[in-house]
Amino acid sequence: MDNFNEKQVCILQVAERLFAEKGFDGTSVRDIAKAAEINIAMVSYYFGSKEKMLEALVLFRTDDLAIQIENLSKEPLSPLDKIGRLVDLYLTRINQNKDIYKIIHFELSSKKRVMNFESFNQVKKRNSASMKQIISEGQMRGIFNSEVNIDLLVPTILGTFFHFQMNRPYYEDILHLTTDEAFENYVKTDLKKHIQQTIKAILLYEM
Amino acid sequence: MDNFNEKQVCILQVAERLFAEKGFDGTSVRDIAKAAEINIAMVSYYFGSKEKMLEALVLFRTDDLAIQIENLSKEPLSPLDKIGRLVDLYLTRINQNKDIYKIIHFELSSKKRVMNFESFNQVKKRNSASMKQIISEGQMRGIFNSEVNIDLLVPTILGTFFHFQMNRPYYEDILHLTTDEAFENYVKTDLKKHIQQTIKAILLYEM
Amino acid sequence: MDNFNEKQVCILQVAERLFAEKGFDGTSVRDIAKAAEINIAMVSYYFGSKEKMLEALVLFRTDDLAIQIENLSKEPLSPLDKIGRLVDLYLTRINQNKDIYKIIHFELSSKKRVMNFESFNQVKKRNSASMKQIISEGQMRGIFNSEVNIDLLVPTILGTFFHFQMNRPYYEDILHLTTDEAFENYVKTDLKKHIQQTIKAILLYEM
Amino acid sequence: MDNFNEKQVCILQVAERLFAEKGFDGTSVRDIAKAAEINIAMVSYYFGSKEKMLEALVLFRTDDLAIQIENLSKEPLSPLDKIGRLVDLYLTRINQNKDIYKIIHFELSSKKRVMNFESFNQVKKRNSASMKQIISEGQMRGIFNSEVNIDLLVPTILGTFFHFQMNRPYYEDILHLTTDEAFENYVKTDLKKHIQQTIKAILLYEM
DNA sequence: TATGAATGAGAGTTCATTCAT
DNA sequence: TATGAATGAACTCTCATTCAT
Repeated sequence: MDNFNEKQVCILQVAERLFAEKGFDGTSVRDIAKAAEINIAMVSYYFGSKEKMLEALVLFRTDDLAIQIENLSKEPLSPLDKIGRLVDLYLTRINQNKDIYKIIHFELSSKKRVMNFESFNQVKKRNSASMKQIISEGQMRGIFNSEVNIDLLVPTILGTFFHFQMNRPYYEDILHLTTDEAFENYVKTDLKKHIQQTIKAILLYEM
Repeated sequence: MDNFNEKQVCILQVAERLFAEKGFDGTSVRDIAKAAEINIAMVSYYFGSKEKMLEALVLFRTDDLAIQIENLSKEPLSPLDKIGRLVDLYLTRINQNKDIYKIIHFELSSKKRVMNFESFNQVKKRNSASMKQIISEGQMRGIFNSEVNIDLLVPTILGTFFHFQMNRPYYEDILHLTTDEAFENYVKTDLKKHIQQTIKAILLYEM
Repeated sequence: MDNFNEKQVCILQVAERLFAEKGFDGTSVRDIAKAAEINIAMVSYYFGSKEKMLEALVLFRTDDLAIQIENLSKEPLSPLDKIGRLVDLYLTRINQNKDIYKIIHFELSSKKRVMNFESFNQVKKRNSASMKQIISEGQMRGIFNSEVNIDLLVPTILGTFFHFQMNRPYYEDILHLTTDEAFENYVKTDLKKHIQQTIKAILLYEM
Repeated sequence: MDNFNEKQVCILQVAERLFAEKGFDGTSVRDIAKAAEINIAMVSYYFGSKEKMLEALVLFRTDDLAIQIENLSKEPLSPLDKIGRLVDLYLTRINQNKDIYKIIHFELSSKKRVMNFESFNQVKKRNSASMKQIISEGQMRGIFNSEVNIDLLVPTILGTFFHFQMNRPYYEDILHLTTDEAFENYVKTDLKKHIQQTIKAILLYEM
């Protein structure tokens, strides 16, 4: 989005991977410099400091996190199908951005650094509004349960996905997903289907 | 629980809080020593090293994470009510142990350190088995949907809860939960109710 | 010699071995306590401090370093044979006390600690006097070269021996002494013979 | 000699002196930094670690330890005079390199660290071969005793010298060498003469 | 007499950052 | 614009020693 040149983008990408793998505090500037094949001084030179690089990274990635529902709204689909498509969009988006999500989630709940997540919150609010719009439509048309706590649907979608990812070794074990491909495939089929059905069940089932 | 004396327990509790707040790598032994009002050397003295203290902490807390459903199984409740109670148990348990869960989740998905989470996995498997048992009962009696992916129910419960906790500042904002008490109250009522209804909807709604 | 009880002697023996192997500064009180199977506090308890234990060790061993020539002087041997026997005595003595010699030699030339080596010097002077006595006898009887620098004979004997010991790995290599036994045997035969002949050659050869 | 810059050489020289004075384990990186007027971090920065600095030091100095006898061999001197010159060369060389010799001798016989002394051994072998060459010449011409254990001549030369140095306080005392100059002078005249005569006596005296 | 618990000091090393070039 | 050199601060851990029992 911003004014990052090619080299800066390269550094950010390397930093993103390492921060996701080892945490911000567990990753040294030397690690990043080595992995990105740059001089150690470049991080301070380009971003001011290690922390400012983290902030730059968050800004750099935040835009990627927004889901695009403009077209979805206009499509001639039933609210139920729209929800299915929306969950699909959500999962595709966060699956592509696992790393930055992991980093942000850590920082959000960390008392170590005070960071500005305004832009991130804006994206969340926008995404949430998109969801609310579709659900409202379904509720008005009497299709969706009207007593649903809409604010908690996003935590349900994202939480289920991330919890599965966080405990990857455990689920690889009990689900016999021995290869990266098998795991990724399970996420894109079974896990996605489960989350879609969960959301639909919440919206459709009358308590 | 194990063979930890009073002072060791105190250190572990302080370490747990700080690790949850600032991460393992973001917390120095000095931080812990200061907060626990002990000499810096005590950490190495009692646990061998900072990392071994982390391992001790995980072992120390792991047993707390098991849910007790023995009594629940015997109670004269419908499968549906049992599930409601089970989710309640789950949430109570993880709400009490948020810190260690956060620590473990970070370490599980970290390439920084190689830790042994066998005992943690055992607990997860035991908890999972408890849940399967109750659901199977409901399925056999024709109450519960038989096409549910049972393995993904726990991620749904825990994931929703943790995602809400992780994004606490965001939800405090949009839900106008201005005090700790208000937030905690929302978790224990609205969030719990949402998760319980989600699980019930999954189990009961026929796709 | 002194008032060391059984346990103290045991500690000193263990310390002697470790100090010889790894140096005083390279050996921790914990190392000694572990090897001697005693409590860490015992070293300070028995000897006051680590350094005082070293001093105690030097005193404890010093007497062992004196060679006994009283009987030798009285025996009806030629001065040459007496010298041969004397070198034999010397080498036997220092071979038995390699460890303490190594320790003392390090401390003597060290600026780290200021130690009192008076008792050690006394022994050296006594040993040196014994040697001078025998050589004087030989010189007076016109058998030994009168221009020998007697003070440098002891450095020749001990120096050759210790240099060989110091460079043990090198000599094991070039002399093909593959076992401890082979090495020890070489010392007791070839090296001893060489040193004896060296001293004799010095005393007998007229420049 | 190698690829050490000016500052690295300075650090190595300071370290050499301190290691010789107080031993490797008795010298802290802080001591070296202070004496060399550098930042503490420089040792790790330049050499990787304290131990690697020691290895660098050994390599840095090893070449200095080789004696040059190429010219000596060609000179029109008698084998006896050549031996005298050779001992002179040896003593001059080791007198200049007392410190590194002391350090190496300690490490050679230490079980604390495992170091690679291959380059040092190579130099020793080369020096030893030089000596053997000259002696062989004398033996073939019937001048030198043919029953000499040539391998033990170097220990005799170096051992005598080092033992004298090691026990410096003792010899200062009994030889009344009250100043550094007097001691140094004694080494360069009396001690050297003694060692030269010792080697000559060994080679010339027929048992 | 003997010991486990505990401590302050200092060890070697790595950290993010700065500076001269 | 970019970098290698260099630094002070902070890191974890071990040290010899002390103290209450």
